[in-house]
Parts: sequence; structure tokens; C-alpha cells
Amino acid sequence: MIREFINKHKPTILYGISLALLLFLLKWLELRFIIINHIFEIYAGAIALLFTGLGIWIAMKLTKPKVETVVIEREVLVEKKHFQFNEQQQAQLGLSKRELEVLNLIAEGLSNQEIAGQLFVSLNTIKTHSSKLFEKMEVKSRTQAVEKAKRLSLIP
Amino acid sequence: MIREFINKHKPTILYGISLALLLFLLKWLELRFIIINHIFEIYAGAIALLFTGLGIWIAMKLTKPKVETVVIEREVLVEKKHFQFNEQQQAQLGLSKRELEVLNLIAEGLSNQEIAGQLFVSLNTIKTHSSKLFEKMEVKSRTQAVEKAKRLSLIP
DNA sequence: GGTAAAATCACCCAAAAGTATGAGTTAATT
DNA sequence: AATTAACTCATACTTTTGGGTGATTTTACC
Repeated sequence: MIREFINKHKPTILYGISLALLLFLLKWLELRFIIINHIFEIYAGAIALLFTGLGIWIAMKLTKPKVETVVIEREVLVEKKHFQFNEQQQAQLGLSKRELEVLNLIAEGLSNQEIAGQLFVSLNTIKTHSSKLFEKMEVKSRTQAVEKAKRLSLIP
Repeated sequence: MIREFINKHKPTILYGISLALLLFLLKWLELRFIIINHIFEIYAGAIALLFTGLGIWIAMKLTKPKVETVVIEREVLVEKKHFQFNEQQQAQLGLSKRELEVLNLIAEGLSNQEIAGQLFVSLNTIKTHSSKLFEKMEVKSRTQAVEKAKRLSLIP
């Protein structure tokens, strides 16, 4: 408890003690001062220098260290999870929103009938979409479309 | 040139000027000192405090800020670069070498006819292979097979 | 040498996929 | 008001795919 307090306020205590000692020293020097009157400036200068040093020392002890944060990035191999959709490709191929939707469902392995059910449209509509999709993507089958779409980051 | 010198030794010059001013102040106070003799301790204390402050200020200005380095490790997700074939899955599903070959070609978007040409076998053979493949993989179409195969790391 | 798995192929049939064409509706743009 | 693009649907037709069955050959293993 007491030790902790001493440790915490060590600089302050030391400063106090130093000040007290200096004052005693001054008192003692005062006697001499009467005798050797003309060294007063030197005396004051000495005090100034001494306490400047003390100030520096205190500053060194007290200043909070600046915290510099170094972030080390460790690479961790992971399954593909991040997927950044390639809008440029979509624009370049001229794929519509609906076509992209169909493409995604095709990639999930759904049949045209299932896709039609999922999107609440007829089978023929899905066929039309996929046809146009294949035409735009310059492929001939759903499997090729999926393969190419993955390469072009149109689907995860 | 001169300006540069001044900038470089600014603290030193300021310290010198302060010291000079203080000495003038002391000289002036000295006259009063004769009259009011007993405030010498206060006077010396004042100098001490003042120069302690000056010292602290100098230290603040001159010393390089203490740097405490805190290392934070952050994990960065990196996509798997290379494909590691999952032999366990192949064994578990009981896929033969030929079936795996067909699976890969299917994943590349080839039709059964094209696969047959590539492997120098008949279309019927490829149909048999893909049929058994789908059966073993418990899927109903080539698209589903590709999707599942990628999930199971059977193909890149 | 016999057995089992793998690979090959054929035939048939049904379902799904894909092509071609035409057409109606809606929403956005000019 | 006219145009365009996107979305919708239908019909007809061809191709591909996938399931089922059966058979032959090759390869590997006990």
C-alpha cells in the first residue's frame, strides 16, 4: 500500500526532497553570501542550471511514452468466401438483371423448371432468358455459361 | 543561412536569453533584497521553480518522444491460390479415375459428344460414365455435379 | 484361374435443354 | 408520342441429357 504510493509518486517525492535539500544548501550558503557578496549572480546561475537539469530529468521521467501501434498482418488461407461482383463484365456483355438472376440459379444446379418455379414465371420464359444469356456470353450450354461466369467473376 | 542557424538552435538561444533576463531580474531584485532580507528563500525557490519549468519545457522540445510499440496481429483472409485435390472425398464417393476425368471435362463445359471425342470413346460410354458419376455423387444433372464437385474440392 | 471392379459399347425411351420465331406488356428515355 | 430495352409467354422443333438394361472386354487382385 505505502510502497505502491511511493513508487507511484517517486518523481514528485524526489523533487520535493531535492527542493528541500537545495533550500538547506541555500541557507548554509547564505552565511557565506554575507562574506563573499559578489558571487550572487554565479550562485543564482548555479541554481538556475541545477534546476533546469532537474526539470529535464523530471520531464524525461514523467512524459507519457507515445504509443505507436504496429499492425502485423498474418495471412490465413481460407476457402473462397469473398466474392467481388464484376460489374464491368456484366455491362460489357450487356447482361440484364433477370439474366444474371437466372445465371445464378443455373450455377446452383437448378433445372429450368425449378428456376421457373422459383421466379414465378413460365418455363418458356426461363428458356428465353437462358438462350439470350448464352448468346450474350457466347456459350452453347448452361455448363459452359457457369464455367465462364466464374472465370469472369459474375458469380461466386 | 542565419535563419537556419537560428531555427536549429532555437531552444539554446531561448535558454540563453531567458538566463540573461533572469540575471537582470536578479540584479534588480538585489536592490530590494537589501531592504527585504528575509524573502531570499522565496526568491531562490522561485528561481528553482522557474528553471525547473524551463527544464521541463526544454526536455519536451528536445527529447525525441518516447515510442512504445504495441504490436497487434491481425489475421488476413487470403483466398486459396492452388487447388488441392480431395482424395478422401473421391475415395468416399467411390469415384473411378475415368469418372473423375469425365467430371473434369463436364466442368469445362464440354458436351457428352465432345467428351467422347476427346477421350476416343463412344458417346454411349460417356453417358454410362456420367450416369454412374451422378449416381455416386447423388446429383441429378451435370450442372449439379459440377457445383458439388467444386464444393468437395474434387475439381478446381 | 477365378473374381471383382472398371471400362467399354449398344439400344431404347423420356425428360430436359436449347433454338427459332413471334408477340404482348411494362418502364424508361427521348 | 414514339422508341427502346427488358421481361414475359407461347408454339414448334432439334439436340442433348439422363435413366434403364444388358453385354463384352480389360485390368487388377487374391
